Amino acid sequence: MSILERDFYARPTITVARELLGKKLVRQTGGAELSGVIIETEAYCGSEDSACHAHRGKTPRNAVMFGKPGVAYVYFTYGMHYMLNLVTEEEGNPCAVLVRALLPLSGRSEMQARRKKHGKELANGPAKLCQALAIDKSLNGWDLTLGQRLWVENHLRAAARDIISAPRIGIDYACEKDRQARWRFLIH
DNA sequence: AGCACGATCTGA
DNA sequence: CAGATCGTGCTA
Repeated sequence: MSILERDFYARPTITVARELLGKKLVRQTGGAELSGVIIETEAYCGSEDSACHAHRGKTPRNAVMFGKPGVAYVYFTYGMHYMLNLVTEEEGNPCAVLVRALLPLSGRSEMQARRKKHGKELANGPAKLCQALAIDKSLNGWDLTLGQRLWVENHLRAAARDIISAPRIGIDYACEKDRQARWRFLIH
């Protein structure tokens, strides 16, 4: 196994969002190791992107995005859900990749147990993914290069022809050009 | 201090 | 399609 280092994240957000497809996300908690292959991501590209939380400047919530790449940005929304993002680009450029879906590898039953509703799908959707992997605000700002609690490993590399791009989900408030940007990436 | 709304999910 | 459910940021 090889853990992704900071230089992997310190690159253009769209590149990182595409290359994260096929990588292995690992969560270590309470003795259990939960992991899965990343199969869906979205790029949020800094202050110029009206869909990005950092669009209106730095606030206590989004401060982590303005810091080092390779750090988790976890936030709470809809009064009940957590979202996992991985900070990208150089420090001070507030960009991140939202991790939207996983194909579970290890810890399937633990993930199932953590999900309040026991549907067949465990980690297809950013909120379900966080629920399955026990990701909450305590991981906001966590350094993914430490190889503890939460990290990403090399696994597979998705071929370009197997990647579908599409408009991002749930950003109706963004301006026309950013709503149309095909910055959601899925493995075919 | 008050308020509108959200990078969602579920079940009817 | 409405409801759950509350932190956040904007307005005043």
